Amino acid sequence: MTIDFQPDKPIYQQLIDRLAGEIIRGIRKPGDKLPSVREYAVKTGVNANTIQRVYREMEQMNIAQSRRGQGTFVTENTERLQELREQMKEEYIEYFVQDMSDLGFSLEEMMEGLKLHQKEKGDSHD
Amino acid sequence: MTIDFQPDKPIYQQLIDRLAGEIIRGIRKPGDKLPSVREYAVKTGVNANTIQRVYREMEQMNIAQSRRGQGTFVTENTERLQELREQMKEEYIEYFVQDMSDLGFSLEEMMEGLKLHQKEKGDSHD
Amino acid sequence: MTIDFQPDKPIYQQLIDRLAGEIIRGIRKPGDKLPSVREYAVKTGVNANTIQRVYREMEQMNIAQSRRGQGTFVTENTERLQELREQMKEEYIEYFVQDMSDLGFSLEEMMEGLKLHQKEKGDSHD
Amino acid sequence: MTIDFQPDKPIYQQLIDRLAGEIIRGIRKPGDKLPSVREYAVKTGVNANTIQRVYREMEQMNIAQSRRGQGTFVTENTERLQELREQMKEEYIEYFVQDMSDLGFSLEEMMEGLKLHQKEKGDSHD
DNA sequence: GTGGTCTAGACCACA
DNA sequence: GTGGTCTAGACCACT
Repeated sequence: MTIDFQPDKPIYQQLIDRLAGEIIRGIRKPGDKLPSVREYAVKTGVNANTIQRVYREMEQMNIAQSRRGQGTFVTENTERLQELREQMKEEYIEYFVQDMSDLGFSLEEMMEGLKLHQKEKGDSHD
Repeated sequence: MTIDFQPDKPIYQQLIDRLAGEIIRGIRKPGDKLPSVREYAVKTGVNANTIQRVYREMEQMNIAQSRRGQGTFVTENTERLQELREQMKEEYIEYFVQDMSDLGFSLEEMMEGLKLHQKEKGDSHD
Repeated sequence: MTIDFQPDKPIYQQLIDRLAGEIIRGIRKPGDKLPSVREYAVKTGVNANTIQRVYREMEQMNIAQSRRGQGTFVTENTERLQELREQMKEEYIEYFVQDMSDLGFSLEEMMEGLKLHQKEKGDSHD
Repeated sequence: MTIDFQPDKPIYQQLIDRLAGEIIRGIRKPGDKLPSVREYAVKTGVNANTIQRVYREMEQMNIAQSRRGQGTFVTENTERLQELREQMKEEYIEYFVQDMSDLGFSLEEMMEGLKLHQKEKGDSHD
């Protein structure tokens, strides 16, 4: 298991994104226990302090809850998860449209680009 | 003229994005003189060192050219501009699709989201 | 029966506070037998080890006494209970005043706040 | 300048409380620059990482704002400061009343205790 | 064994 | 010089 697929983005942020994604998509369900700090550190090859920070921030985002001596768990608050998903979606779209508009691309060109991208992706892993 | 519309993104990067966008969209044409470092620093309220860096990096990207004692100018190499535009577009799409897929959104939902976003945006500032 | 009304505060501490309060207020009288570790663990949903610790610390505070094979009992030393009550009161006041002063509240404002709080509380669960 | 007046409470939390108090009481005003991470680390005798965390959390609480390369500043959002003051006051009162009630003290006794405490304090630093 | 805090020190990014 | 990230490793608190 390796990380750093997006250079520049801090490791702890990448890990948050990944875990949050897994939670939002339901791969990790409400109430599930996340790997222990040390375990996940070994698995990812990242220092335990960094993992600690990941869990702390996820707790502050209300998508995980840590209990000393027990472990860290996915929040049971499913509403919050839905809310977060919408929120992140809006944010991604916002930035994408802004960046593409700055380059002078129209909505049609953006959608065309997406379709093309999908197609290539589909062809490439056959 | 304010910056920092995208917190987190470094100021110099935001300025590069903005200028590159203006060049690519033809608002600033090949051969045009860019504002002097000092002038642009005052206009944006940003430290002159930072503007220096913006121009330096734009020169390395081959979209601007500094001539000692004269100033910094938009490259005359229009091919390079086209190439850059495509390159940035691909990159933006790549990240966007990755992020949205991580949240479990399908291509259809992405396109739907874009349309909706455009609509809301269109209504508000037209 | 739930715990964790004051997050952050460790569970064993919350349980000590609660039991000590019950003893001091006379709900549990000198000589009374406290619930067995197992029984109390089930009742509170807390790990038996944690209950063990609660009783151990209460013994060290001289407000409970364990007799092997018989159970844990409220101390018969009523003087100690009075003393403890005064001691805890002083401590609570000390921290409260310090915290409120740090926020710039005067003695008058503290007392006003207390009255107001009581009123709201009183209205809601009467 | 020493810290650790309240054992058990983590150092970073104590520093947040202190700085937040200073901000709320207006000792540090909106827009003021806070000491640099390293400077404050030396002044308090605490590791720079810990100070870093203090500032980060204050940023998350919306009472400070960090700008890379420039420093950390008190938020200009005075509304937020008022809100925080009220919020903390309520919280302190809530816990105080709960703790004192658990010991069987009435509202009158609490207020009496506060007055007495104040008096002793006043007498002691004459 | 699990989370949480803290240190010392390195290195990076920004202004 | 200023904030930010990361590591290695120690030690503590809780279950």
